[in-house]
Amino acid sequence: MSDIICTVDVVLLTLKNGALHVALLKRDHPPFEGVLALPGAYVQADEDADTQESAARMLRAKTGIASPYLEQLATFSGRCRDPRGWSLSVAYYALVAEKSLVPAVHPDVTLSAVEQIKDLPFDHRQIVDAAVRRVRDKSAYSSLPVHLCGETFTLPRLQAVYEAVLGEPINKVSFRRKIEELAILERVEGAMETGKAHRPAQLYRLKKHFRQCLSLSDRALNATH
Amino acid sequence: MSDIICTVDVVLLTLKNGALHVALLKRDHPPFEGVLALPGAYVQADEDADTQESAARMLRAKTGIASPYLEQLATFSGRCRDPRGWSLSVAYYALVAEKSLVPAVHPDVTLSAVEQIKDLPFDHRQIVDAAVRRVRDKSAYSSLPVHLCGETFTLPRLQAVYEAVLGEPINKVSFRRKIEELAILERVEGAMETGKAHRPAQLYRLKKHFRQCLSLSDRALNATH
DNA sequence: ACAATAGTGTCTCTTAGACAATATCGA
DNA sequence: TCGATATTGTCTAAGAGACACTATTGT
Repeated sequence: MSDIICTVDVVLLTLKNGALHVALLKRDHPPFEGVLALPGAYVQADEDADTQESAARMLRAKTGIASPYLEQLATFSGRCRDPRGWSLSVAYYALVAEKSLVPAVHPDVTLSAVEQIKDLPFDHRQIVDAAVRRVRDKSAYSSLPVHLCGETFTLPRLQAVYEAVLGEPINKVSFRRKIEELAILERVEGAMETGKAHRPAQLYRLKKHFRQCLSLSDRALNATH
Repeated sequence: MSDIICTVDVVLLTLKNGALHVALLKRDHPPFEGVLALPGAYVQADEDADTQESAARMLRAKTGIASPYLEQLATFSGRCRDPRGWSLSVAYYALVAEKSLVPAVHPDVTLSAVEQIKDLPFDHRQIVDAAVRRVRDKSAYSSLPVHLCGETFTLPRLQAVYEAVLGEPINKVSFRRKIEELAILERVEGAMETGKAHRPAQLYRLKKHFRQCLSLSDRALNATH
């Protein structure tokens, strides 16, 4: 019946030096052994309740990231994408703050700026491109980029993140109005980002309700507002 | 390796009596033999270049629909969704005009209003819900609903289609401004919808460039504008 | 002529962006 | 106090919706 190779691949994105970077790993098996590629794994029907779990488990095992924002991207399939034969990969994308990545990360994770990626094996280039488009599109009308910040952050910092993702400057007043009406953030009372030679900024965090967004595609729609 | 059941399912949507309807078929195999469900099929690695082709082929075979608007929705997977075992279904949604459906349709296709669906086997209810949400969401900022109209249509007709999909009235002037700036329609010169006891309406059609939208998830993003 | 809907012009109100004034830190 | 950036207030311009007027058909 099924001579179909079923895998999951994850586009793990983070912000580094103000630019989106994707996490790549040296493959430890053929095909393309030793080549940088997206972290991926076979779907294990005996271990995983669904492919979302496959993706989360694989990501934890290969990068040490425990609970990033993780959302299904799309499924890539066909005869020609894998030299081993007809294959199907359910692709996910994940967002993490650079800080939560650095300490936990497996030593051979490479961060590549998404704008400077050359060649990737399989159709991983297309998958990365699709993920970046998705993140840019959703960022224009949702709170998605907060997942690229750490636990707490200032509004100017969050604005810089949005600007990095969208690739264009944002009006400060409009940005704050938008964030205000999204009503997803709360002030961390009394906490200010101090130490800079200017007025300190108020720290914010996601309201508890929006914290853990291991979203399926349907739950993701709710995250819009 | 792969004891995973790989299938495609299609949520075929059309507009009937001003409400979204989904095409359901009586299953001709166990499990759930004889029960109404989404049209679906196994992915045939030896016949289909990818799952998009699987979906198109299956839809053509089971409903006679040759080239609808067809876009990947999401992939549903897991141990419990199918009594036969761990399964994975790449779900697509398709949009067609009611007229292009009626003549070609296989006799045992049932159209059910999406608001009145009771129970469906597997997780097909969730799949339908996700498709309807997707269509509603995309319709708010794109030209998606034109695919629910026939080859040619009037602007008042198109507006009624948008209103049916979105479930709320739209301002006429704003609607026409929006359609105008999307710049995806062209007048069918000289063609008017006549026969009614009032001023006849200009007929329009999709510009050639936007006709055939058998879109993959990445191509779909372009269809936004 | 009348009823009915198509198509268009214009006014107003909401909202997004520009500008700028004030606040608060370290040096 | 000065330099720097946070935060807030206000003005303006662009866009969306309400309203209404004209156009064109069948009856």
